[in-house]
Amino acid sequence: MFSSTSEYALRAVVHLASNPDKPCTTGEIAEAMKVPAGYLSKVLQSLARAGIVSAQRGPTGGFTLDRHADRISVLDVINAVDPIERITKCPIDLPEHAANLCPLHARLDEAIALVQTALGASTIAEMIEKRRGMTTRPVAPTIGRRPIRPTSARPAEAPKRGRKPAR
Amino acid sequence: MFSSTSEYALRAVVHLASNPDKPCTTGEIAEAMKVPAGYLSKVLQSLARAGIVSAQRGPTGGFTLDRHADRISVLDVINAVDPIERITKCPIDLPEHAANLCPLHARLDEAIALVQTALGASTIAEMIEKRRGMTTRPVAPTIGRRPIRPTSARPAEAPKRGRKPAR
DNA sequence: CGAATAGTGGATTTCTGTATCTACAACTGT
DNA sequence: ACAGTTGTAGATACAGAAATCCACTATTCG
Repeated sequence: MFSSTSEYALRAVVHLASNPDKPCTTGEIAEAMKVPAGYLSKVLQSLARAGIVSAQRGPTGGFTLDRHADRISVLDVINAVDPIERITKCPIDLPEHAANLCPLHARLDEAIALVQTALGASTIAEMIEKRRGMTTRPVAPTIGRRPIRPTSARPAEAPKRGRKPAR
Repeated sequence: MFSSTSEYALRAVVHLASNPDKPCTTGEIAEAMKVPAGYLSKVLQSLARAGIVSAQRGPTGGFTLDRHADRISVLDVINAVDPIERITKCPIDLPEHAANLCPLHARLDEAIALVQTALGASTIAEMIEKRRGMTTRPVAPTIGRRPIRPTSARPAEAPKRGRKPAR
Protein backbone atom coordinates (compact mmCIF):
# COMPACT_ATOMS: atom_id res chain seq x y z
CA MET A 1 0.00 0.00 0.00
CA PHE A 2 2.75 2.38 0.91
CA SER A 3 6.12 2.11 -0.79
CA SER A 4 9.18 1.29 1.23
CA THR A 5 10.57 4.63 0.17
CA SER A 6 7.70 6.33 1.98
CA GLU A 7 8.19 4.08 4.96
CA TYR A 8 11.86 5.01 5.18
CA ALA A 9 11.14 8.69 4.81
CA LEU A 10 8.61 8.56 7.64
CA ARG A 11 10.97 6.71 9.91
CA ALA A 12 13.69 9.25 9.24
CA VAL A 13 11.44 12.21 9.94
CA VAL A 14 10.11 10.60 13.09
CA HIS A 15 13.64 10.04 14.24
CA LEU A 16 14.58 13.64 13.58
CA ALA A 17 11.50 14.79 15.44
CA SER A 18 12.52 12.62 18.38
CA ASN A 19 15.98 14.16 18.46
CA PRO A 20 15.41 17.84 17.84
CA ASP A 21 18.50 19.12 19.60
CA LYS A 22 21.29 18.02 17.30
CA PRO A 23 21.72 17.30 13.61
CA CYS A 24 21.48 13.57 12.95
CA THR A 25 23.75 11.93 10.42
CA THR A 26 22.51 9.55 7.80
CA GLY A 27 24.35 6.71 9.51
CA GLU A 28 22.78 7.46 12.85
CA ILE A 29 19.27 7.53 11.46
CA ALA A 30 19.91 4.42 9.41
CA GLU A 31 21.03 2.43 12.39
CA ALA A 32 18.37 3.68 14.77
CA MET A 33 15.54 3.15 12.32
CA LYS A 34 16.86 0.07 10.55
CA VAL A 35 16.94 1.66 7.14
CA PRO A 36 19.55 0.76 4.49
CA ALA A 37 22.06 3.56 4.87
CA GLY A 38 22.91 4.02 1.23
CA TYR A 39 19.32 4.34 0.20
CA LEU A 40 18.44 6.57 3.09
CA SER A 41 20.71 9.31 1.83
CA LYS A 42 18.71 9.44 -1.37
CA VAL A 43 15.49 9.63 0.56
CA LEU A 44 16.83 12.40 2.75
CA GLN A 45 17.84 14.33 -0.33
CA SER A 46 14.27 14.15 -1.56
CA LEU A 47 13.06 15.39 1.82
CA ALA A 48 15.57 18.23 1.65
CA ARG A 49 14.39 19.23 -1.81
CA ALA A 50 10.83 19.24 -0.55
CA GLY A 51 11.76 21.61 2.25
CA ILE A 52 11.03 19.19 5.05
CA VAL A 53 14.58 18.72 6.30
CA SER A 54 17.79 20.71 5.99
CA ALA A 55 21.24 19.27 5.46
CA GLN A 56 24.42 20.55 7.05
CA ARG A 57 27.70 19.21 5.74
CA GLY A 58 30.96 18.60 7.46
CA PRO A 59 31.78 17.46 10.97
CA THR A 60 28.90 18.01 13.41
CA GLY A 61 26.70 18.10 10.31
CA GLY A 62 23.64 16.04 9.58
CA PHE A 63 19.95 16.57 9.01
CA THR A 64 17.44 18.60 10.98
CA LEU A 65 13.75 19.28 10.54
CA ASP A 66 12.99 22.47 8.67
CA ARG A 67 9.92 23.22 10.77
CA HIS A 68 8.41 21.90 13.95
CA ALA A 69 7.05 18.37 13.93
CA ASP A 70 3.52 19.54 14.62
CA ARG A 71 3.62 21.45 11.35
CA ILE A 72 4.57 18.44 9.27
CA SER A 73 1.91 15.97 8.30
CA VAL A 74 2.46 12.34 7.46
CA LEU A 75 1.10 13.17 4.04
CA ASP A 76 3.72 15.89 3.55
CA VAL A 77 6.46 13.34 4.03
CA ILE A 78 4.91 10.76 1.74
CA ASN A 79 4.26 13.32 -0.96
CA ALA A 80 7.87 14.46 -0.79
CA VAL A 81 9.24 11.09 -1.79
CA ASP A 82 6.44 9.19 -3.42
CA PRO A 83 3.42 11.38 -4.10
CA ILE A 84 -0.05 9.95 -3.69
CA GLU A 85 -1.73 10.29 -7.07
CA ARG A 86 -5.40 11.03 -7.28
CA ILE A 87 -7.36 9.60 -10.19
CA THR A 88 -8.45 12.58 -12.20
CA LYS A 89 -9.23 10.93 -15.47
CA CYS A 90 -10.30 7.45 -16.39
CA PRO A 91 -7.28 5.31 -17.22
CA ILE A 92 -9.41 3.37 -19.68
CA ASP A 93 -8.83 5.35 -22.80
CA LEU A 94 -12.32 5.22 -24.17
CA PRO A 95 -14.32 8.15 -25.53
CA GLU A 96 -17.23 7.53 -23.14
CA HIS A 97 -14.97 7.93 -20.15
CA ALA A 98 -13.14 11.00 -21.31
CA ALA A 99 -15.29 13.61 -19.63
CA ASN A 100 -16.16 12.21 -16.21
CA LEU A 101 -14.81 9.39 -14.16
CA CYS A 102 -16.72 6.17 -14.48
CA PRO A 103 -18.26 4.95 -11.21
CA LEU A 104 -15.42 2.50 -10.72
CA HIS A 105 -12.65 5.02 -10.82
CA ALA A 106 -14.69 7.57 -8.98
CA ARG A 107 -14.94 5.07 -6.13
CA LEU A 108 -11.27 4.23 -6.21
CA ASP A 109 -10.46 7.91 -6.12
CA GLU A 110 -12.73 8.35 -3.12
CA ALA A 111 -10.69 5.73 -1.31
CA ILE A 112 -7.51 7.59 -2.15
CA ALA A 113 -9.09 10.80 -0.93
CA LEU A 114 -9.85 9.15 2.40
CA VAL A 115 -6.22 8.25 2.80
CA GLN A 116 -5.13 11.76 1.87
CA THR A 117 -7.46 13.26 4.41
CA ALA A 118 -6.46 10.90 7.17
CA LEU A 119 -2.73 11.27 6.64
CA GLY A 120 -2.93 14.96 5.92
CA ALA A 121 -4.47 15.51 9.34
CA SER A 122 -1.90 13.43 11.19
CA THR A 123 1.17 15.30 12.33
CA ILE A 124 4.61 13.89 12.82
CA ALA A 125 4.49 15.22 16.36
CA GLU A 126 1.64 12.84 17.07
CA MET A 127 3.76 9.97 15.85
CA ILE A 128 6.43 10.34 18.46
CA GLU A 129 5.76 7.79 21.06
CA LYS A 130 6.46 8.99 24.49
CA ARG A 131 7.83 5.52 25.25
CA ARG A 132 4.98 5.11 27.63
CA GLY A 133 1.67 3.54 26.90
CA MET A 134 1.75 3.95 23.13
CA THR A 135 -1.09 6.42 22.87
CA THR A 136 -2.84 4.89 19.95
CA ARG A 137 -6.31 6.30 20.04
CA PRO A 138 -8.84 4.66 17.76
CA VAL A 139 -9.86 6.76 14.83
CA ALA A 140 -12.44 7.42 12.15
CA PRO A 141 -15.53 5.46 13.20
CA THR A 142 -16.39 4.14 9.71
CA ILE A 143 -17.87 5.65 6.65
CA GLY A 144 -21.48 5.49 5.69
CA ARG A 145 -21.68 2.14 3.97
CA ARG A 146 -22.63 -1.29 5.14
CA PRO A 147 -20.39 -4.16 4.21
CA ILE A 148 -21.81 -6.70 1.81
CA ARG A 149 -21.55 -10.40 2.19
CA PRO A 150 -21.04 -12.73 -0.74
CA THR A 151 -23.71 -15.37 -1.32
CA SER A 152 -21.11 -18.08 -1.06
CA ALA A 153 -18.35 -17.63 1.44
CA ARG A 154 -14.98 -17.19 -0.14
CA PRO A 155 -13.55 -20.70 -0.67
CA ALA A 156 -10.85 -21.22 1.90
CA GLU A 157 -8.71 -23.06 -0.59
CA ALA A 158 -8.65 -22.80 -4.35
CA PRO A 159 -11.28 -24.98 -6.03
CA LYS A 160 -8.43 -27.10 -7.31
CA ARG A 161 -10.08 -28.19 -10.51
CA GLY A 162 -9.22 -31.80 -11.19
CA ARG A 163 -6.50 -32.70 -13.58
CA LYS A 164 -7.06 -36.21 -14.90
CA PRO A 165 -4.28 -37.62 -17.05
CA ALA A 166 -6.20 -38.27 -20.29
CA ARG A 167 -9.81 -39.21 -20.13
CA MET B 1 -1.86 3.41 -4.93
CA PHE B 2 -3.51 0.52 -6.68
CA SER B 3 -1.48 -1.81 -8.86
CA SER B 4 -2.23 -2.16 -12.52
CA THR B 5 -3.00 -5.80 -11.87
CA SER B 6 -5.84 -4.72 -9.58
CA GLU B 7 -6.97 -2.20 -12.14
CA TYR B 8 -7.12 -4.86 -14.83
CA ALA B 9 -8.96 -7.29 -12.60
CA LEU B 10 -11.57 -4.68 -11.78
CA ARG B 11 -12.06 -3.79 -15.41
CA ALA B 12 -12.50 -7.42 -16.31
CA VAL B 13 -15.04 -8.04 -13.58
CA VAL B 14 -16.95 -4.89 -14.45
CA HIS B 15 -17.05 -6.03 -18.04
CA LEU B 16 -18.36 -9.44 -17.07
CA ALA B 17 -20.97 -7.83 -14.89
CA SER B 18 -22.04 -5.68 -17.80
CA ASN B 19 -22.45 -8.71 -20.05
CA PRO B 20 -24.03 -11.32 -17.84
CA ASP B 21 -25.74 -13.31 -20.57
CA LYS B 22 -22.85 -14.97 -22.31
CA PRO B 23 -19.34 -16.10 -21.41
CA CYS B 24 -16.78 -13.50 -22.46
CA THR B 25 -13.48 -14.56 -23.92
CA THR B 26 -10.18 -13.14 -22.77
CA GLY B 27 -9.74 -11.43 -26.12
CA GLU B 28 -13.15 -9.81 -25.94
CA ILE B 29 -12.56 -8.43 -22.46
CA ALA B 30 -9.07 -7.31 -23.40
CA GLU B 31 -10.26 -5.33 -26.36
CA ALA B 32 -13.28 -3.83 -24.68
CA MET B 33 -11.41 -2.80 -21.55
CA LYS B 34 -8.06 -1.98 -23.14
CA VAL B 35 -6.13 -4.49 -21.11
CA PRO B 36 -3.08 -6.33 -22.50
CA ALA B 37 -4.54 -9.65 -23.59
CA GLY B 38 -1.67 -11.86 -22.57
CA TYR B 39 -1.55 -10.48 -19.08
CA LEU B 40 -5.29 -10.51 -18.69
CA SER B 41 -5.40 -14.28 -18.93
CA LYS B 42 -3.16 -14.50 -15.87
CA VAL B 43 -5.33 -12.07 -13.99
CA LEU B 44 -8.46 -14.01 -14.89
CA GLN B 45 -6.83 -17.18 -13.65
CA SER B 46 -6.27 -15.52 -10.29
CA LEU B 47 -9.88 -14.43 -10.21
CA ALA B 48 -10.94 -17.99 -11.03
CA ARG B 49 -8.82 -19.41 -8.22
CA ALA B 50 -10.39 -16.92 -5.84
CA GLY B 51 -13.85 -18.09 -6.81
CA ILE B 52 -14.94 -14.83 -8.37
CA VAL B 53 -15.19 -15.98 -11.96
CA SER B 54 -15.55 -19.34 -13.67
CA ALA B 55 -13.83 -20.42 -16.84
CA GLN B 56 -15.34 -22.51 -19.56
CA ARG B 57 -13.04 -23.89 -22.25
CA GLY B 58 -13.65 -24.60 -25.86
CA PRO B 59 -15.82 -22.86 -28.43
CA THR B 60 -18.56 -20.71 -26.89
CA GLY B 61 -16.39 -20.76 -23.78
CA GLY B 62 -15.06 -17.82 -21.81
CA PHE B 63 -15.43 -16.34 -18.36
CA THR B 64 -18.53 -15.66 -16.32
CA LEU B 65 -19.09 -14.28 -12.85
CA ASP B 66 -19.44 -16.90 -10.17
CA ARG B 67 -22.01 -14.91 -8.24
CA HIS B 68 -24.12 -11.85 -8.89
CA ALA B 69 -22.36 -8.53 -9.21
CA ASP B 70 -24.09 -7.11 -6.16
CA ARG B 71 -22.48 -9.83 -4.08
CA ILE B 72 -18.96 -8.98 -5.20
CA SER B 73 -17.19 -6.07 -3.62
CA VAL B 74 -14.43 -4.06 -5.18
CA LEU B 75 -12.29 -5.24 -2.30
CA ASP B 76 -13.00 -8.89 -3.14
CA VAL B 77 -11.56 -8.37 -6.59
CA ILE B 78 -8.49 -6.50 -5.41
CA ASN B 79 -7.78 -9.06 -2.71
CA ALA B 80 -7.99 -11.84 -5.26
CA VAL B 81 -5.11 -10.54 -7.33
CA ASP B 82 -3.14 -8.21 -5.13
CA PRO B 83 -4.25 -8.40 -1.51
CA ILE B 84 -4.34 -5.26 0.57
CA GLU B 85 -2.03 -5.91 3.49
CA ARG B 86 -2.88 -4.54 6.88
CA ILE B 87 -0.02 -3.55 9.15
CA THR B 88 -0.22 -5.96 12.04
CA LYS B 89 3.25 -5.60 13.39
CA CYS B 90 5.78 -2.83 13.26
CA PRO B 91 8.10 -3.28 10.30
CA ILE B 92 10.87 -1.67 12.31
CA ASP B 93 12.38 -4.69 13.89
CA LEU B 94 13.05 -3.25 17.30
CA PRO B 95 12.19 -4.83 20.64
CA GLU B 96 10.18 -1.82 21.79
CA HIS B 97 7.86 -2.14 18.83
CA ALA B 98 7.35 -5.86 19.02
CA ALA B 99 4.20 -5.88 21.12
CA ASN B 100 2.09 -3.00 19.87
CA LEU B 101 2.20 -0.87 16.81
CA CYS B 102 3.96 2.41 17.26
CA PRO B 103 1.75 5.47 16.66
CA LEU B 104 3.16 5.89 13.19
CA HIS B 105 2.25 2.47 11.94
CA ALA B 106 -0.98 2.46 13.85
CA ARG B 107 -1.94 5.56 11.87
CA LEU B 108 -0.85 4.10 8.57
CA ASP B 109 -2.86 1.00 9.32
CA GLU B 110 -5.90 3.12 10.08
CA ALA B 111 -5.59 4.64 6.64
CA ILE B 112 -5.46 1.19 5.11
CA ALA B 113 -8.49 0.21 7.16
CA LEU B 114 -10.40 3.15 5.72
CA VAL B 115 -9.66 1.94 2.24
CA GLN B 116 -10.70 -1.59 3.11
CA THR B 117 -13.97 -0.39 4.55
CA ALA B 118 -14.74 1.86 1.63
CA LEU B 119 -13.94 -0.70 -1.03
CA GLY B 120 -15.44 -3.56 0.91
CA ALA B 121 -18.77 -1.77 0.93
CA SER B 122 -18.75 -0.97 -2.76
CA THR B 123 -20.25 -3.59 -5.00
CA ILE B 124 -19.34 -4.30 -8.57
CA ALA B 125 -22.98 -3.84 -9.42
CA GLU B 126 -22.69 -0.23 -8.35
CA MET B 127 -19.77 0.22 -10.71
CA ILE B 128 -21.73 -0.51 -13.82
CA GLU B 129 -22.56 2.74 -15.35
CA LYS B 130 -25.95 2.89 -16.88
CA ARG B 131 -24.48 5.01 -19.67
CA ARG B 132 -26.60 7.83 -18.45
CA GLY B 133 -25.65 10.48 -16.00
CA MET B 134 -22.74 8.64 -14.38
CA THR B 135 -24.33 8.27 -10.99
CA THR B 136 -21.35 9.21 -8.92
CA ARG B 137 -22.80 10.13 -5.60
CA PRO B 138 -20.43 11.89 -3.22
CA VAL B 139 -19.29 9.76 -0.34
CA ALA B 140 -17.84 9.70 3.15
CA PRO B 141 -18.05 13.28 4.41
CA THR B 142 -14.59 13.33 6.03
CA ILE B 143 -13.11 11.84 9.11
CA GLY B 144 -12.82 13.58 12.41
CA ARG B 145 -9.58 15.48 11.98
CA ARG B 146 -8.78 18.96 10.91
CA PRO B 147 -6.05 19.45 8.34
CA ILE B 148 -2.90 21.15 9.53
CA ARG B 149 -1.10 23.83 7.65
CA PRO B 150 2.68 24.08 7.58
CA THR B 151 4.25 27.29 8.90
CA SER B 152 5.92 27.84 5.57
CA ALA B 153 4.01 26.98 2.45
CA ARG B 154 5.49 24.10 0.54
CA PRO B 155 8.11 25.62 -1.82
CA ALA B 156 6.70 25.53 -5.30
CA GLU B 157 10.04 24.66 -6.79
CA ALA B 158 12.99 22.91 -5.21
CA PRO B 159 15.29 25.30 -3.32
CA LYS B 160 17.87 24.61 -5.99
CA ARG B 161 20.93 25.03 -3.83
CA GLY B 162 23.65 26.77 -5.81
CA ARG B 163 26.41 24.83 -7.43
CA LYS B 164 29.39 27.07 -8.04
CA PRO B 165 32.26 25.50 -10.02
CA ALA B 166 35.07 25.59 -7.43
CA ARG B 167 35.32 28.63 -5.20
C1' DC C 1 46.12 25.11 5.21
C1' DG C 2 45.09 20.29 5.75
C1' DA C 3 42.75 16.33 7.44
C1' DA C 4 38.65 14.26 8.78
C1' DT C 5 33.62 14.26 8.51
C1' DA C 6 29.35 14.40 6.05
C1' DG C 7 26.20 15.20 2.32
C1' DT C 8 25.71 15.07 -3.22
C1' DG C 9 24.98 12.98 -7.47
C1' DG C 10 25.82 9.72 -11.04
C1' DA C 11 26.51 4.93 -12.45
C1' DT C 12 25.42 0.36 -11.53
C1' DT C 13 23.20 -3.74 -9.67
C1' DT C 14 19.32 -6.32 -7.82
C1' DC C 15 14.70 -7.47 -7.37
C1' DT C 16 9.92 -7.56 -8.25
C1' DG C 17 5.81 -6.48 -10.88
C1' DT C 18 4.38 -6.26 -15.53
C1' DA C 19 3.90 -8.34 -19.96
C1' DT C 20 4.70 -11.63 -23.83
C1' DC C 21 5.18 -16.08 -26.00
C1' DT C 22 4.46 -20.80 -26.70
C1' DA C 23 3.31 -25.50 -26.06
C1' DC C 24 -0.50 -27.88 -24.12
C1' DA C 25 -5.05 -29.48 -22.20
C1' DA C 26 -10.03 -29.19 -22.34
C1' DC C 27 -14.19 -28.52 -24.67
C1' DT C 28 -17.82 -27.92 -28.60
C1' DG C 29 -20.00 -28.93 -32.80
C1' DT C 30 -20.03 -31.58 -36.75
C1' DA D 1 -13.28 -39.09 -34.05
C1' DC D 2 -11.73 -34.67 -35.78
C1' DA D 3 -10.87 -29.87 -36.18
C1' DG D 4 -11.14 -25.58 -34.37
C1' DT D 5 -11.64 -22.68 -30.33
C1' DT D 6 -10.52 -21.33 -25.74
C1' DG D 7 -8.39 -21.48 -21.25
C1' DT D 8 -3.80 -23.21 -18.59
C1' DA D 9 0.78 -23.08 -17.25
C1' DG D 10 5.53 -22.52 -17.61
C1' DA D 11 9.49 -19.97 -19.41
C1' DT D 12 11.11 -15.79 -20.57
C1' DA D 13 11.71 -10.81 -21.45
C1' DC D 14 11.21 -6.07 -19.91
C1' DA D 15 10.74 -1.93 -16.78
C1' DG D 16 10.78 0.56 -12.85
C1' DA D 17 11.63 0.58 -7.91
C1' DA D 18 14.90 -0.53 -4.43
C1' DA D 19 19.46 -0.61 -3.03
C1' DT D 20 24.53 -0.18 -3.41
C1' DC D 21 28.91 1.97 -4.75
C1' DC D 22 32.07 5.42 -5.58
C1' DA D 23 34.14 9.72 -6.80
C1' DC D 24 33.28 14.46 -5.53
C1' DT D 25 32.09 18.78 -2.96
C1' DA D 26 31.32 21.31 1.23
C1' DT D 27 32.27 22.20 6.04
C1' DT D 28 34.47 22.10 10.63
C1' DC D 29 38.29 22.15 13.55
C1' DG D 30 43.02 22.01 14.85
